[in-house]
Amino acid sequence: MESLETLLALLRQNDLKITPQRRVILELLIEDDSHPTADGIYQRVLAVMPDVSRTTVYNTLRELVHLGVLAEVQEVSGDGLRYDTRTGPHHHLFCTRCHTLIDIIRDFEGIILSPEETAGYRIMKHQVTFYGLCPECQKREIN
Amino acid sequence: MESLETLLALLRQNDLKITPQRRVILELLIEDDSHPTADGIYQRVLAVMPDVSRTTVYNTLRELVHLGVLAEVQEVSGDGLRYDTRTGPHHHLFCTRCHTLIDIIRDFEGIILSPEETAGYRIMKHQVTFYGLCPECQKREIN
DNA sequence: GTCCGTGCAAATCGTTTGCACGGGG
DNA sequence: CCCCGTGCAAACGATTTGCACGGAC
Repeated sequence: MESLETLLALLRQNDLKITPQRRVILELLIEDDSHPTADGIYQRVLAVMPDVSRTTVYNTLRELVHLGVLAEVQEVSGDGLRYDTRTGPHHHLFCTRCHTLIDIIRDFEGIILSPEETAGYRIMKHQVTFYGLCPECQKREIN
Repeated sequence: MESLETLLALLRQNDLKITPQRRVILELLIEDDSHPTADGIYQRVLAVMPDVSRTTVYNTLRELVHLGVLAEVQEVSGDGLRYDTRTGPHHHLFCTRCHTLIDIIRDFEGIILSPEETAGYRIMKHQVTFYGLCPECQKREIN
């Protein structure tokens, strides 16, 4: 994710006020590539700023998505909204047991649909998700 | 999806009772490749059998997943659980505007991670999701 | 001084759970 | 006749909404 200064500048450019809450949220996100959930981010903001409200965190996250510096993770459900600080095209590797999600930065060749296959859709992007077990969960697997 | 007879036999094999509710749910699913949500299926069962309870539909769907004749769609969130009558490996094409989801049955070559990229994960499967606009939503797009 | 952003509370949405009755085997 | 499956109602977790006060600009 970009630097704090870049992000703050972006807020100013878009007439968004720079509040202490937003500053904390941005600082936490900058170092976070764990694809946290909205509520997970809220919990971590809480630790630094015990009086924040959930609403503020949720609002800010939605605004950051609008600004294009955060992306919603679409491919895995079940834990609530997850956010991705990497907004460019990339792929994901997901542990089906502990729900850890890591980035795969490679570009795969040949993932292109023929005109018949697209069924008239205008394709904007594609994403590959690999499902598996992370090393820790493999150890825990005894069944 | 399999035929009704096959599915009923499968229920019997697993000591699951064949109730009128389950029969209706199966009949609806057999002809459905629209990746419906749990609640959408419930609504359609309601139309045929106005006294079904949501609980029954949700329970049955979960059991069908256990039996392996239904799969949960993982790649798109936001509408609640969606189910897929196609349980084998395949890919998806998703309209980001109206959330229609259609199947891509092709196998793509070369979607394999190097040992370094897998980060120790044991990969079980992968799935490609294409995001775009369906023909209808392209027409509606004026912005 | 103006609004935008915040925090609280309540509402909402989809899903799950507890429990007692009734029908399928 | 036993017990699984059902239906109801309540619980639940994550997210959204309405609203009034307070602080960023």
